[in-house]
Amino acid sequence: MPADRLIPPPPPPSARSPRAVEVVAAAAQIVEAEGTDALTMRRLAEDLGIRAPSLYKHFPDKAALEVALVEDALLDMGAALHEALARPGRRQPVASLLAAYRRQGVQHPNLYRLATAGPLARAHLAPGVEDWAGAPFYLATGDPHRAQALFAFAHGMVILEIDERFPPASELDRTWRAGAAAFAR
Amino acid sequence: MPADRLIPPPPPPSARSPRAVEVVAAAAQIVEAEGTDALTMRRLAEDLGIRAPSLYKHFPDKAALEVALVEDALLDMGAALHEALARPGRRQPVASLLAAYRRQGVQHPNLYRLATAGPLARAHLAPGVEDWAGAPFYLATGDPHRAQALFAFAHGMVILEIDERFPPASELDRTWRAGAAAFAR
DNA sequence: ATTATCTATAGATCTATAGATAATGC
DNA sequence: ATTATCTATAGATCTATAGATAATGC
Repeated sequence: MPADRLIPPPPPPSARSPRAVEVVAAAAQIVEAEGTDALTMRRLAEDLGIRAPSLYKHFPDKAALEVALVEDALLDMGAALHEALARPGRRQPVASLLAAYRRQGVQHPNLYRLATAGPLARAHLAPGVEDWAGAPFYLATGDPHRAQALFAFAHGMVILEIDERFPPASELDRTWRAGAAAFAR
Repeated sequence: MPADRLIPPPPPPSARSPRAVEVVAAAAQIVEAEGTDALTMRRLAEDLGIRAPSLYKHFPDKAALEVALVEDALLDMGAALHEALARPGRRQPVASLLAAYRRQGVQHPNLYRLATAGPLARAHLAPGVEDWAGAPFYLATGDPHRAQALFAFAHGMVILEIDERFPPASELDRTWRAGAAAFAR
């Protein structure tokens, strides 16, 4: 996510028909509640009270729908991170950022996974979203490479936590703090 | 991967019939060459010159076959990491460990992804494999929480690199160094 | 007029089981 | 005798297109 350039661009727009917005909302709900595999065109249509073929009037194909979900997830994450850094507090920037990242990711595990796992359909993503969402890492560290490294740590933690990859007895709060300490100073 | 306990257990055994070994080898080849989706029972059988139903004499189901692939990938990673720390060199342990982790992951991206993405079928995995493979992180840091944090960083970097999630212009060598510096001290 | 929806259906896979037959190991 | 393989097939989905019909917006 963190870009190499120093300019965090402004938040991007969004152009979807009202019905398309409803479709994406229903899709997000399915993914969040039951995981990516549960998202089929049939199931989505059913939840909306229509038949599957009707969906193709709003999105050219399933991939386009998924891109919309990824875009929204990135925007939500970006908003949470920017807000965390903007909020005045006695806490260190890196610690605030990590706390916000963890909270956002863990609160929406399935959407987080969808948005971050596997190759990103950059070509179809609204331009600037990625850079904007990643900018807080640069703001918190002041260096592009430390920013990317911190992002990798944050992502690694969240995805491993979500996937329950850490041994059951782990004390993840302490692990997050250990990482924050390493990157802080 | 890094366990909370301090005892890195010894490398575990492995019991597979000769034919099962061949099956797993062919499966690994498919995954490595074409990705997880390419691994179907039919395709695997075809590569082995047999029919799909015959595979069920060697593995009860596809999931069991995938567990075998995950197990092997974890063992390979563990071996690479232990070796990196054992090799005497002028380099810092954390740097050596990270270099080995990156190399192993990037060299086998599809198997790495299969082994680390999504929930782990711990119940069916040979006991001790996970702890053993993660032990080097503890050895390099001397602290369980720093070990987990370092592992999260390493995993985040590899998976993001493999999935081409970093902006194209990134200088990942420098990012790895920034992370190593943060955790080294 | 235009847009949203419907029915019907093509077309493509997959995993896994049942039961028969060939090959191999004592 | 036992193990590996085969054929045949059940059973379950999915995405997406074509063409007709109903609903909505000027």
